[in-house]
Amino acid sequence: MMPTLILYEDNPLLRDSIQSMLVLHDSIKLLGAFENPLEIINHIKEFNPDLLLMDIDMPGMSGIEAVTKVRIINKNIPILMLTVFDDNQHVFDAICAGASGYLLKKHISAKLFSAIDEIMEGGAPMSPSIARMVLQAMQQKKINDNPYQLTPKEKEVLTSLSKGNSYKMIGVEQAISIDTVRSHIKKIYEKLHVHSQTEAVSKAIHEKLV
Amino acid sequence: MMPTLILYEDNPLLRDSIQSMLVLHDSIKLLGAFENPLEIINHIKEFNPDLLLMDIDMPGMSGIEAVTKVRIINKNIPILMLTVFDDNQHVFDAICAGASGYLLKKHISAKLFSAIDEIMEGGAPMSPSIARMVLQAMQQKKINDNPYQLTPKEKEVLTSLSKGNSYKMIGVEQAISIDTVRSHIKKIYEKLHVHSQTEAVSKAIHEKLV
DNA sequence: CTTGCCATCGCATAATCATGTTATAGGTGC
DNA sequence: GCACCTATAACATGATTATGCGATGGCAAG
Repeated sequence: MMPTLILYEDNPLLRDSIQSMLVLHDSIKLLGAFENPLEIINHIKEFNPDLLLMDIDMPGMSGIEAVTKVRIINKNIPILMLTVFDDNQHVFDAICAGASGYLLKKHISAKLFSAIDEIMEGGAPMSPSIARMVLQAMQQKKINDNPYQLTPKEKEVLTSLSKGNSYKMIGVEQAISIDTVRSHIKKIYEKLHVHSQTEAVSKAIHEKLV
Repeated sequence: MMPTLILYEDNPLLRDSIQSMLVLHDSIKLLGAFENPLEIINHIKEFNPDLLLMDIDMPGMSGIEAVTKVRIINKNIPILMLTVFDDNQHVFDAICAGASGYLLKKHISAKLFSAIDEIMEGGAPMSPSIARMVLQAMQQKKINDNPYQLTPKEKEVLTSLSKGNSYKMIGVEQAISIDTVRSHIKKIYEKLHVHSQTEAVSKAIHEKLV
């Protein structure tokens, strides 16, 4: 089945250029091309596209804001960023917002269709320099840092638990009631997908969460 | 109070020499000097000495065997080995058997009395080269290897526990009843000086017991 | 053949934990 | 202000654990 898509790009020349590429390609169906994503939620509801192509620097609403908005209502639709920005801030803002791929504009002519194929197969196409940035960041921290999204308090409780402390001891140590300790540990179990102290401690130590 | 002691040494010249040193020293009382330790158990019962001086190479029974025999009936009486052997095997056999100190014969004239003082104060006098051997071995393995003397089964159970398994799961995994799992874990707690799963797991992982 | 250690199993009780449900107060973001 | 998240707290129930006591069979050392 032909994937359907919508393009958001404010520069008329580039928008027309991409539009031309897409309509000439008979395995892809372009549902629309807009100069800003202000109406993106309505577009999605109206056209039900398989994929979004998104510039970052657009008047009215940035592509990153647009991604954030889309992700509130739809966590799955692939969004491929098409942009000139290759700096850390833009790349990570986009990825954190929920972008599925990140193609620099200088690579569009050569890689756009393979990127679309890749993204439709569940991949995450990135320009080489972007991929490298992402890997480096992973190796450092950010994502790797707190893979289970534990809150600071939860991390604190888990650390104490991993030292061998009982609920009671943790409560005394952190000056909170034993029931509160329970609450935190309950949430920790949910986030770590475990069901006992030993599982949690084992996972925490081996994955260096503490 | 004057410490009392018994000497075992087969070489008559050396035995007389040591005997002379001891009787001339007025803060020590020599209860007897024998050429072999065959009657050592009776000697201990009869004389009730505070300390034993023990050669290794003696006819009839080696000093190491003698130490083993003594330790069966008395785990506390200090035994100082006096020997020419400074090889790994003899040293460790003697220590494993339960020797309290290890003095090479070439150091006897210079160190015997200070060694006796030290051993009576609960120390472990050793000739310098022996001390070094012992430290090196410690750093390698032997004692460091299984510092808590866990049996193979206990280690197995602890490993499973450290992976996050419950008693029930461990029982199934190792095809033993949950009560047996309890028994093993109880002993593990005693040996590790802990009182909960998390403490045990924490200790096990951090000290690389599993 | 006796003693001691290891592995096995059972039972009983009290303590602790796992889990669900509910609720309040402070902070953030829109 | 209204959602949403975080930290706090309480209560209840069933499950699991901690601990003590006791017992059997195998096996190795003395």
